[in-house]
Amino acid sequence: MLPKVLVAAAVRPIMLAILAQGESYGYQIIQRIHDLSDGKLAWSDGTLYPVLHRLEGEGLVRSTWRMSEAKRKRKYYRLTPAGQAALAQEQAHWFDMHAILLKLWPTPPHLALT
Amino acid sequence: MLPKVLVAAAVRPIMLAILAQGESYGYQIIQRIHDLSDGKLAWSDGTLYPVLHRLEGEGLVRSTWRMSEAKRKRKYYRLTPAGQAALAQEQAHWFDMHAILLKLWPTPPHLALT
DNA sequence: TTTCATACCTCGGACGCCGAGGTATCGATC
DNA sequence: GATCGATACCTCGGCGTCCGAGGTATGAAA
Repeated sequence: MLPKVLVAAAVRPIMLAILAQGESYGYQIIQRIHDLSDGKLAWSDGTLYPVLHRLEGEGLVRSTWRMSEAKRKRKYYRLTPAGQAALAQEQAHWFDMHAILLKLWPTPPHLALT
Repeated sequence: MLPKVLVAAAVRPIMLAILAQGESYGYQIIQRIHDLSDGKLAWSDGTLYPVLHRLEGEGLVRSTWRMSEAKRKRKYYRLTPAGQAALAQEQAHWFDMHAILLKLWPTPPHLALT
């Protein structure tokens, strides 16, 4: 289990990055993250929905209700231009921090996967 | 200014990594971090000391009072074996998350500095 | 009709940074 | 000898955040 603070730091960039690949909805996002991380990240919906609402409040994503083929109500989220910009910034911040950590860590070769 | 959550996520690994390079004390650690990050990280002592105390409470660092040449009281911290292990774990966690993010980000070459 | 998977939501506890505030000493300047 | 800035430590409280627990609703299958 990854530490909470680390998860907290990654929540926004991950969500924005997923939505940057195309619109999606809550339940699907949770599964995408689970698969993508080989189970290392298993977010509950109680984690996800507040984040989505916050992002929407900031104007970084926009949502629309639609129906699935199975006649289920789904709220689809997609990135706004502001969200695109925010993603780029989150990325830059992450790489900044990563660079700082690499300076401090005499990286063992087996961990040096870019 | 880097986001608070990202800073929060990096606080422990950075502190442990700095102390892994040799013992140090609060004020010096703040300056080391400032220099190391080219000013991107400017922690106040109100941030630092509680973290140090927590690490000590967990047995990851040990402290001893000593005098500087200028006759000032300083509390020197150094890593315990448990702290070494904790650092390795923090490192592993960070790289786990980094790998997940890289999967999501079609990395622009200019950001791909390992 | 019960169960399971899908699909959304909210609340409250717990945790952790960090600004603001406090104490104390040294060296230099006025 | 008084004031100032740098050094050096500390604590408290507000704020933001995850996330477990709780709630509602529908479709399909057993």
